[in-house]
Amino acid sequence: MDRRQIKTRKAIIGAFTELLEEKGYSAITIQDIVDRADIGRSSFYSHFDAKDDLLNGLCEGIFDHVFSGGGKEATHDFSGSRDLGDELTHILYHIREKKDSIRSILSSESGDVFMKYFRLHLKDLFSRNAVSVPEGIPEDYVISAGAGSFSEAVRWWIDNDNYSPEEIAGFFLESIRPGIFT
Amino acid sequence: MDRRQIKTRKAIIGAFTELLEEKGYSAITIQDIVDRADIGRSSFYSHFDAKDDLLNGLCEGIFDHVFSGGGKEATHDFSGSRDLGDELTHILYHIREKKDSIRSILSSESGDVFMKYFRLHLKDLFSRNAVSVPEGIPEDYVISAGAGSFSEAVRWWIDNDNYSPEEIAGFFLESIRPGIFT
DNA sequence: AAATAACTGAACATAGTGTTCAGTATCTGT
DNA sequence: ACAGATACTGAACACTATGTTCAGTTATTT
Repeated sequence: MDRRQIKTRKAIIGAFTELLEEKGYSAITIQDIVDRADIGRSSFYSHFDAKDDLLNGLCEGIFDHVFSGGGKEATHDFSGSRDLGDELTHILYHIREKKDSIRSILSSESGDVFMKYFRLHLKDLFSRNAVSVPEGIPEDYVISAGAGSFSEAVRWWIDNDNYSPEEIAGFFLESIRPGIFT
Repeated sequence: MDRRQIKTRKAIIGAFTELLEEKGYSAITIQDIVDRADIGRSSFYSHFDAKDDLLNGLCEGIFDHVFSGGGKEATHDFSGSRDLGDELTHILYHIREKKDSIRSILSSESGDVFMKYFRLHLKDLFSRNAVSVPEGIPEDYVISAGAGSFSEAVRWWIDNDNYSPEEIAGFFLESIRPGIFT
């Protein structure tokens, strides 16, 4: 990939992230981004279709990182088998690395887009780990409610960052009826 | 209040609700609303400041209803004391009455605004009922995660409406560790 | 029937969008 | 180091939607 492209892309995302905190997503114009990034207007459009596309790209980038398989590149080493608690802890470590970007995104309506992506990934994760209690709660219900719970837990964590990933994962699992997520 | 105002207001909200399902919130223009409602453009602006204002008004109206004290006007009669389960069931009855409007709002990005209001009200409700487990989970955590869980449960319910309010309240309480919400 | 208040609709200024294109700068491969 | 390819510039343009204004019309209240 051409160095110029990378530079421009970074400038756009950097400017956008700054502006998110300053004025909030809906108040940002393309011109704002272009001015702050110090690039030509047409360059923006050769990288992104629109503001939404930029936001989606940013979120996707973050989630690519956060939900990455957790191979060697992981900050935190997990040797041995992975249960749901480990998996969630691993995700929380990755989230902590991107904390600043995430905080910016969550600071305005753009947070809704972030949360939507997050819930989607979580549903996917839970559907591979969920064990519904015998009493007859639909598995689908548990997955949706669980994703709602964990994603809001993380939003809470971003505002209360004096807890460790292990603690947050613990809070989550301990507040759920034993047996639902083994 | 002048009959004309009521009529115009209803026409605006009706048109808006229809359009929400047809094209989604962000694609709706003021002109769309005005055309559909068959009113003058300036009339719209004498009722609402902007599209956002209209959406907020609509949500507020719904939540005024949903979180109403539950006096005599309630569809479902609760005689005697009210625990959290009863309270949630009562809310679910009210939600079911407004199901169609809610479904329209939830069908596009406007749903995020609805969900935000919903979580806010739920946090308020939980903060008056939450009992955190002794093991040291912060009450604040439980309230946020609980609101995330229940609000997503309701979103799930709107798409799977073959359950009763009692069942949904049951699913919610049963999937949470006993003792947290007594 | 008169006074009041709400709605109409066209006109207007404003702001942001997304595209185009000729010109310039920067990269990449050999 | 050079040539060809590729990316960026920035001004101009057409377009769409916004929000306001106001004189004229219609409905409501007393």
